[in-house]
Amino acid sequence: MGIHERKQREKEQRRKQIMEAARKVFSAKGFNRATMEEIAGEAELSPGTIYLYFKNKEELHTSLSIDILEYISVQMKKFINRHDINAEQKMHLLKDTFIDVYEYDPMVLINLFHLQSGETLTNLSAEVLEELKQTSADALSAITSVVTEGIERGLFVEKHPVALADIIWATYSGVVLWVDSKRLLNNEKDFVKQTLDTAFEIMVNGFKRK
Amino acid sequence: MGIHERKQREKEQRRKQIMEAARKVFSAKGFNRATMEEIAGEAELSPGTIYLYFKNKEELHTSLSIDILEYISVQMKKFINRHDINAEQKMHLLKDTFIDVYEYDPMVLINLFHLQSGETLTNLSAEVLEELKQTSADALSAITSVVTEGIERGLFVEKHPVALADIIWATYSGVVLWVDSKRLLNNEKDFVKQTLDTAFEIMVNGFKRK
DNA sequence: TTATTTTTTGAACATCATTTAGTATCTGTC
DNA sequence: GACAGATACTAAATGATGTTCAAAAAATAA
Repeated sequence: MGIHERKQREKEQRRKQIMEAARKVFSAKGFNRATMEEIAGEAELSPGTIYLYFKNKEELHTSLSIDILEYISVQMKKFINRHDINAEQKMHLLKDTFIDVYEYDPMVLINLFHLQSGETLTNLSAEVLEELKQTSADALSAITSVVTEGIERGLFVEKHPVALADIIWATYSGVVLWVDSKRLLNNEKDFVKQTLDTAFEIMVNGFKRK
Repeated sequence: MGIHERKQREKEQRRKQIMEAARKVFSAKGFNRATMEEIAGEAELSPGTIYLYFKNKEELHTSLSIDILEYISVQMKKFINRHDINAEQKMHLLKDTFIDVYEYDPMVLINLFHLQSGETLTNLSAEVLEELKQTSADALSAITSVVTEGIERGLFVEKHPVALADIIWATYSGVVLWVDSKRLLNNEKDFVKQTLDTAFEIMVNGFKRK
């Protein structure tokens, strides 16, 4: 009964192939200007085939975002439970992770941050929406655990850990989106890394109990 | 020669009327799901007429964003030059302004934060792009002046004021976007106000020289 | 080899954003 | 007050593109 399993594998492979093509096109054109036809062309498939694997354009795009979120979670899990470093140093590693992901594929990350808007969410199937919820919750809980550690050790101020985690994530997305759009608006160089550095410095400083 | 002036006024009025209709529809549906036909209907005009006043859908939307940005600037200018309060108190007023604007029309603000992305900016006419640049720069320079005052009075850390202003704006947009999308994802209540409060508390604390 | 199931296709369809040819309204002139 | 020209608007056509579907192709089972 190996045939069924091979077919499953091939199905998964085709899905990946479509996502890889989509990543290229979305990355080059952004969500609205990317066409399903171009994605299909890039994947060497007909447009109709994509709809056998993804409910619609939004869902295809969301699947890419979920992948990135998962990647971020994996990277964070590598250090959140380490005992040889404190919460402040873990904040530093969080920042490094965020910068790495940004540098790996800026456009897809920017698109992820854009995605989280009401109009998109309503076009997703229940399963993908659930997956997105789960993956976001996962990433957020990793961040929360760092903050919680800082609070419990008496290093950080006693605010609600979830609120602080939200602020970390919001600062990340806000800096990426705003600094990037400023770059586009003024044809200036990319200051995302430097701004994230400063933002984290301020934030960690602000977290510290006095 | 009052006729020419009346016509100018009427033209401006029609423009405003289209924008008000667009505000309603964009606010209810978001950018992608709002149709030009619905906006035209709301304004009691035919779709074609809209194109006599706005180059395209993106430009109509951007005009709303410019209005909000201008409003934010006006509000900020009311207190940035006051001598009876210090930079920390001005940060507090900045936050209040941001919360007011959010509460006045959340969706339009969220759309503003979403739409300053590359794909949109390339669809704008040179004039509107210039206007958007100018208005953003205006709002940012008001924020920058608060930060600069704080640094010069020895209250805030000696970072580049523009970077700090960017971080303030980025935090605002990031918190609004992320907390709102979290609300949609989990059907929870609106925590934007509380989160902005905490974020500003952390930020001001982080800005302070030790 | 044949029947059945699975996978893919590409043309058809539907939904808009946008354009345009034509119509109505207004303005200035005689 | 009628007429010519300019201005403002409309309704229908156009084109782009997301999505669906009937048919073809490929794979599998009998």
